[in-house]
Amino acid sequence: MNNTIRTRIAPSPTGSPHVGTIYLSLFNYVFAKTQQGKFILRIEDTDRERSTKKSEDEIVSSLKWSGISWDEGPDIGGPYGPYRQSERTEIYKKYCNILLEKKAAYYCFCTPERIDSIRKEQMKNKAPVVKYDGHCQHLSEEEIQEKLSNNTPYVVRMTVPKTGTCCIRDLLRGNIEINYDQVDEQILMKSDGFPTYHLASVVDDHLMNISHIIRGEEWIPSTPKHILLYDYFGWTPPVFCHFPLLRNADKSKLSKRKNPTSVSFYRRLGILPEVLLNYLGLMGWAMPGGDEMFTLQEMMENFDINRMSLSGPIFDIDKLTWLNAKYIREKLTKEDILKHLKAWQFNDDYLLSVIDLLQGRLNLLSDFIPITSPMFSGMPEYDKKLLLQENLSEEDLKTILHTTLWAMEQLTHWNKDHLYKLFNQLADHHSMKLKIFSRIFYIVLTGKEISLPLFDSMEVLGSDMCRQRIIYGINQLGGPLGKKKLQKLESKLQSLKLF
RNA sequence: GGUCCCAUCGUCUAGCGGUUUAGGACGUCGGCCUCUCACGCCGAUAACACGGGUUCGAAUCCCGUUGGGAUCACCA
Repeated sequence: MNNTIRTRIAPSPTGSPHVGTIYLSLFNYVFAKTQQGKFILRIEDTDRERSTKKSEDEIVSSLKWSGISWDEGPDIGGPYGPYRQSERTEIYKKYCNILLEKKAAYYCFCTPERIDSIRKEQMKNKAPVVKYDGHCQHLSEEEIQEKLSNNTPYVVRMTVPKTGTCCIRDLLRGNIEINYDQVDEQILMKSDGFPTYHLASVVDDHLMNISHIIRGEEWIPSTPKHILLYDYFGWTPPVFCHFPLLRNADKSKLSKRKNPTSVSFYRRLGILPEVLLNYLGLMGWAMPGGDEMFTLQEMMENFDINRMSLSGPIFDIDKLTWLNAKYIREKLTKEDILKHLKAWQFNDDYLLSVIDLLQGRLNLLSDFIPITSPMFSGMPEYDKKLLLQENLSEEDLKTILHTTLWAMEQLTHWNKDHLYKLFNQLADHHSMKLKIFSRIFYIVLTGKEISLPLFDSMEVLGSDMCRQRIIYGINQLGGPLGKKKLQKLESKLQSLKLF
């Protein structure tokens, strides 16, 4: 056994790369690198319903953009590969069988419907802990074989002791004790043959020789399952270290609904990569001397994980913006800024996609900037009176904006055709003509009543920027609707069959 | 609701038993500078959640209360 420090970031490729991923990458990276260790990227794509290659590519590109590099990963390989869990299914099967043999796990043939009903029943009876009832745990060997040979769908669940406590030794938090009666007999292997997070990450972390798991505190409650698995396998668990969660302004965990969370949004806004890293380095951590502006290098020279504070920091875009401005003013040369601008949106690819939208309506080259300004700006400026024409109340407008925002979340492919279709359905739903309906979005998304073609623009702008401008629009109208109204809206939307 | 985590200005934080009338930064509000705006500079605002201990002494240690958060999926 060697004692090299090895840390990892293990994102799941389901959607836009999250700033929290960069946050934890930063600390995993710095922690490992300041101790001559290695930092590994592993893609956790065992959820084959939601995982996409596109999202994986975006994660890799966002991480690269941020300035964090990794020693081993799906794109560069390494001695412990493959680094994509979907390519390791045979490994998980093998280890799952070991568990099965040891009776540390068992086959479960319960249908999702049954699971659902026992869960509901338990909740109705206000059971202190809602969990699997162990129905399949005591099936006889014959029963199991019979069901297996009948091809009855099954999952594999882990066995959890009925009593006793698990002690998590957390690098920052000391000992955390959790009783086993709180721990569910988690599914390890899904009926589609893919492992769940718990099995896959434990097996991989061990096989990849991960020495320290630095992850969000949301994982604390399921850590006993992981420790139990290490125990069943006879492996020494790595050191656990649970970081605080980045928060929304209302202190809840940073979420898409309440904040821009995607790295691509900040990139698109014009936050410099080194500023994002610097700012994230200020979340829960501070330089010994109190300096607020520092490079990754400087952070590493002064890093001490024990300086980490554990209360969840609110992600404050104002301060991030201030830091960005300070960098531009104090750290960059004119040439640096030019370089950044080019890499940002003044590159051939982006310019071409914009030109594609306005070739027909460009009379003079000098019209370019005024016409395309929304394609380069952050939040558009407009008079909210523009929105209030058409005899719609503020509440009507907010309803429309909220509904659209949520409908957009359901969209699997962000392109003009799908958007066109969606907007038609939405206009219909609100009993409005598309022309009237879309006018609202011309204003909210571009700040103007007359602009480039809407759906084409939205495609070029990207979902993150569009979402954010709509949220901004809602705030221009005095903020979101009340909780109850929102709930009503959401259930109404779910009953609506969009697409 | 059960379990667990956390607790210094509105926000990010310094502080790790006495050097503290609790320091810095963002924000906000004044002022100066100035061809506008910004930058910069100066100033103001504002915090140790509460209650018990421990101690000669507590923001700092312990316990309780309160508050906030996370979690309770064939998602990670």
